[in-house]
Amino acid sequence: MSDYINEYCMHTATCGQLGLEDVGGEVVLCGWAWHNRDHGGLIFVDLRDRDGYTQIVVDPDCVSAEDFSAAEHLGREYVLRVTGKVRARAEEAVNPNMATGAIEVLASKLEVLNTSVTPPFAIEDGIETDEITRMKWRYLDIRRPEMLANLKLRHRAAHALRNALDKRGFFEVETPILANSTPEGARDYIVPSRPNPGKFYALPQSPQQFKQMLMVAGIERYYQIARCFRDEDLRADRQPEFTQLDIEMSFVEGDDVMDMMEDVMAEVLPQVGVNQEFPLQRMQWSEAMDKYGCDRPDVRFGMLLHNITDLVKNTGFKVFASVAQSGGVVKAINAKGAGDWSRGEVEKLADIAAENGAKGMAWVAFTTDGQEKSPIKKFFTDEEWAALKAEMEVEPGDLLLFAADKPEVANAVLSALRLHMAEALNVPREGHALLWVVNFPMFKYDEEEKKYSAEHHPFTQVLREDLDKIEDAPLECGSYSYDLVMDGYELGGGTIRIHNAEEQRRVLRRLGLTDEQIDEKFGHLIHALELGAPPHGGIALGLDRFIMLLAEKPSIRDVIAFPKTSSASDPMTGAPSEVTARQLKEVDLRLL
RNA sequence: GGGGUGUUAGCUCAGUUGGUUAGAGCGCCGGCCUGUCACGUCGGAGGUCGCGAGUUCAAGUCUCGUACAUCCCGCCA
Repeated sequence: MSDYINEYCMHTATCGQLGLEDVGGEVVLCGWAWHNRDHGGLIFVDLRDRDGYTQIVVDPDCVSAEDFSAAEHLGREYVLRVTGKVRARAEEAVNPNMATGAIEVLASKLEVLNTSVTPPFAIEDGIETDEITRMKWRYLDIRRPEMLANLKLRHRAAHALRNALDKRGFFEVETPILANSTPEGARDYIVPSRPNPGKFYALPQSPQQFKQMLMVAGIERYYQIARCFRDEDLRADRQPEFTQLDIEMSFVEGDDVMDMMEDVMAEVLPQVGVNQEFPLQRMQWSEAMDKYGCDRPDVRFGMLLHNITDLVKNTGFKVFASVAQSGGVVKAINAKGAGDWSRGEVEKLADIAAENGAKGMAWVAFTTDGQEKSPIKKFFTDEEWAALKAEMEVEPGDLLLFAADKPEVANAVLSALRLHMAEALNVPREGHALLWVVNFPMFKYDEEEKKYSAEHHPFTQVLREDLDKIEDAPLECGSYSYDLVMDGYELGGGTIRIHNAEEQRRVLRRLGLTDEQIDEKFGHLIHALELGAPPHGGIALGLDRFIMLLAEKPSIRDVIAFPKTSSASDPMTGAPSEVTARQLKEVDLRLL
C-alpha cells in the first residue's frame, strides 16, 4: 500500500501498489477509468492513478443494479471511487506485464465522481500526437504515465539536490522576479510599473547579482531553485522561462566550488539512477576546443579533431595551404565506418558544414576494399599523403572530413559533423558522462559590434597572472570559470566572482562601458563590493536540461509541466494575449 | 532575421500523371458477449484537405502568399 494514504484522503490505497500481501483486504480506490472491458455480464475496468493501475472487476452479483448500470456506461477517463476486496487472480488470469497483475479488486461499490468527454488523444505512453495538441490539453498529457514519471523524476532530483545542499549548510533564499534590466546578455522580458509611469522591471535572466549581494550580506552559502527568463528564440533545450539550481559560496576558490558540486552530484546521481565515477575530469577549455571543437564536449565517444595545419602548410591544395598560411587552421575528423558511403551521401555532409559557416568541405574516403576516393588526393605529394594517413590513423572503411577556416569556424564545423556522424553511424553513447571544462577565456571579440564581450559574464575574475592584460591584451586573459558538462550539454556554469570594486570597474570598462554607465547600471554592485564583500563564487545548474538528460528525452518540454511552443506561446491558456485599453492606460503605454 | 520539414476525420497517417462520392487503423456511437487485460464481434456516424489568392473545363494534388508547429543557424553575458 502507498505511503501517502492517511485519514484525510477519500481512498485507502493507490492503484499501483496493491499486491498479493493485500489479498483479503477491503480497499477504497480513486482514479480514472483507463480501459473498460465490458463482457456483458462481467465488466473489467483498469483504474489508473498516479501510481499505476489495478483491474477492477464489476460482477452483477456483487454490486447494486445501479452501480452495475453505471459500470456499463463508463467512458474513458471517468473519475471513480471503487470500494471492494482485493483478491488473488486465478493462475491463468494473472497478467505478468502488469505491476498489480497478480491481484484484482472485486467491486462492492462503484461511484462515478465525475464523467469525462472523450479525450482528444489517447492517455497512453508512446503516442505520436503533435506537441501542440498535447500542450493544448496538457493536463491530459500529464496523465500519461511517462509524463507523470518525468515530473516525478524532476521532483526526486530537486528534492535530492535540496537535501544535499541543506546538509552542507546552504540556505535557500528567494530573490525578486521583478528586477532590473541588464545592459548585457540576453533580451529581457520587461514589465511596466504602474506607480512609475514609463519605467519597467525586467524579469531576471538569472539571480546572478542578487546572489552576489547575498554573499556581501553574509549568507555565505546560498542556493535557490530559481526561475529565469530570457526573451530569445526557443530551441529543443531552451524555453523563455526555465529553472536553474543557483548556488553561491563565500570564501572559496574555483576548486572548492567544483569539489562541493561533485560531492553533491555524487550524493544525488545514485538517487536518480545514474552511475558516475568521481572525481570528475577537469578539462582545460583550450583542450576541449582543440579535441572536440566545442566547450561542451560529449566525451562518451572519440572521433576527435586532429589539427593538421602544419602538415598541409605547403600542399598543392590551395584552399588548405592558403588557410594554413594566413592564420587559419586545417582540422579533420576520422569517421570510422563511413568509408563506403556513396559520393552523394558524403557530399550531403557539406550542407551541415555550410550551416555552421564552412565555405566547403573536403573529404577522403578509404573503402573497405582498399580504394582511396577523394577530390583532393591529387594535390598531395606521396609524403604528405602518408603523413596525413599516419596522423589520422587511417584504416580501410574510414572517412576523413576536413575543415579549413578560422579556428572558431573550423571547430564549429567539425564539432557539428562529429555529432552528426556519431548519430548517423550509431556510435555507442550509452549512459551518462559528466566532466568539468575549466579556464574559459575572459573575453571574446565581437566582430559585428566591434567590441569585447565577456565569455561567461562580466562579474568573473580574471586569472591573477593575467590581470595586467585586461586593458591591452584582453583576449589573452583567462578566467576562474568552470562549466559542468553532461553528455554534450552545458549542464551548468560557474565562476569565481570579482570582489574588488576597482577590478570590477576595469572589466566593465574593457567591455565598453563608460564610468557613467557603470555607476548607473552597476552602482549597487560596485558599492556592495566596496563594503566588505567576501571572496565568493558559485555555479548555476540548468535543472530542465539535467532532468531531460536523466529522462533521456529529446526536449526540455517533456520535463516541464506547462512549456511553451517555439513562438513562446501557451496553447492551453492562450498566453500571451492582448490586454484591455484600460490596462494599457494604467501603465501609461500605447500600442504602435 | 535565415534555412529545412510538416499541416487531409477526435488521434496517427495514405491519397498515383490534376479527373467519379477523399480512404485506412485507432478512437467514438449503437447491438451482442461472465475472465478480459490494446477484450472480441456485428453495424453506424464522422471531412472548411491550415488559411487566402491564382492557373485550369477540373485542384487535397500545380503556382504564389500567409499562419501555425517542429528542427537547425543567427541569438541565448
